[in-house]
Amino acid sequence: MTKHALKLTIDRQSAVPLYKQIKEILIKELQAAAGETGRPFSTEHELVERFHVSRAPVRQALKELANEGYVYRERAKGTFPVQEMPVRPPGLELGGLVGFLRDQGMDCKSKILSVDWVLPTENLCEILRIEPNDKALRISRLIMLKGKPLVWAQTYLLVPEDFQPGKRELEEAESVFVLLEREQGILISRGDHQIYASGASQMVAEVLDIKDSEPVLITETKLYTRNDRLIGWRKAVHIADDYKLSFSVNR
Amino acid sequence: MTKHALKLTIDRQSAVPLYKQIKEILIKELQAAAGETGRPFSTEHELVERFHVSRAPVRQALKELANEGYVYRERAKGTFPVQEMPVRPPGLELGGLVGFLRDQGMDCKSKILSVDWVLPTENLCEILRIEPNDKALRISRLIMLKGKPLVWAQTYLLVPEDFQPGKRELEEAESVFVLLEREQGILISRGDHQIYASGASQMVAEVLDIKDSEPVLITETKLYTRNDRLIGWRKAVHIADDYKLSFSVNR
DNA sequence: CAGTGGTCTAGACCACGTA
DNA sequence: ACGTGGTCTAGACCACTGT
Repeated sequence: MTKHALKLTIDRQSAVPLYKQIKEILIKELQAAAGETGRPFSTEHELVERFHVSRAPVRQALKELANEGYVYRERAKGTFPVQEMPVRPPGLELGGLVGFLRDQGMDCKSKILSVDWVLPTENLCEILRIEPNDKALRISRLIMLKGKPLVWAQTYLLVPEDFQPGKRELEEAESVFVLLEREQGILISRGDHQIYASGASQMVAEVLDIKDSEPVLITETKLYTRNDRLIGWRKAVHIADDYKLSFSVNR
Repeated sequence: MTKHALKLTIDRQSAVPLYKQIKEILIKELQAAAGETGRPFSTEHELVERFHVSRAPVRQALKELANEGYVYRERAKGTFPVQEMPVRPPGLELGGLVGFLRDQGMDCKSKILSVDWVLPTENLCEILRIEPNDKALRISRLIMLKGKPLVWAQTYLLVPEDFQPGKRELEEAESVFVLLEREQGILISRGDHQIYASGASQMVAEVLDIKDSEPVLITETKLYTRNDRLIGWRKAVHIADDYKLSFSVNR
């Protein structure tokens, strides 16, 4: 049972904030001790003494752990680990689905169908609040799982015309967003999602290799930069039943 | 344009924490000034002076406003309102869809189809980790919008047998959860959601008054109490196209 | 350079649950 | 009565942005 030695102390010289170091240590310990039932977790006081810090970084670490579902806290009672560690797959995260599925050991491939500049449809003009002659970069990507189509995503981006990612480049990067950040310094920091079910259109059916009007799950996302500028829109069509979005809501 | 006077000061005698009072005031001001473009928001320093408080409550208020999508903050630059106020409809919130739709001025009714104690199916036993002879309370509810079925939700709860809500009681309460809290002191505090599209089964088609195998959106939710105890499961079937889940993801 | 938000210290008082 | 987490004060130093 003696695994890798767990990092036990914090580094005051590090540029990494204390609360983040504490959080990382606690996450590792929680994962190492996963399954042990009902044992109590350290109190704020114990952590303050253990790490020789004030309450603020301890509280910030515990608060983030609670927000992310690792522990729950009850006033006057204490802090307790949740029984089942959160899985938090992406899907509503922004980009990176392919990498995630691969990490899970799934046979997952991504194919760029096309990269081109297009004139927006009327619908798209309204959504992105642009004029009909403002061109947008359209990236069409098909994600395959075990050789079968899983998701077809089309992303429209309002970016300078000198952003010209190649197909291979995109396939290697696993997400447009990392290229955007690397080459243009543009960071996508928020997505407004709408999720609904629908029947596959003829084109969708063709791309995903299913029958016409078969059920599909559609997520439409408005993409915003760090400065809250609306910079793009994405529509992803997911095969029904095979693809499930998962996530938690706390209150 | 002179609406109700905005509350401008905080009440130190109130039991409501300062940061919540500040947050509420700021939300009202943001909504009142919605649409005005690009104006800067108060800095932490200004708010400290305005409300005569220390930085902590101001920071907590601003942090929550940022988490909830009202403002975004940039280090060394400032805090700025987002252009479009978040709408935040529920749907993934826990309970209260009916009330929300009514607030939006929609003609929305809720009908309890049945309330009964049932033996769990094999599938449900696995999900809730119970024995096949542990009974569960099943509540079947149909939500109608403009006279047409919108959502069919079935909730299974592991609760003491003396919790016997009546149909009328449930319809008035708008959600089982408020009754659970009021009558049993049980607070549902977390939901693990799975969302997918599927074709309507024969039974679903009948209840929702649609054709067999028409697309539907399904959300399955595991319900947890404040102590992280798995206390129930809910499966909700939504009419396709008419019903869209909406929400934001920040990173 | 001054001003911003991010982090941290070292205290304090409180409401609430357990014993 | 005691310990828990929730809130608050009044300071401090830092990295970064804009001028």
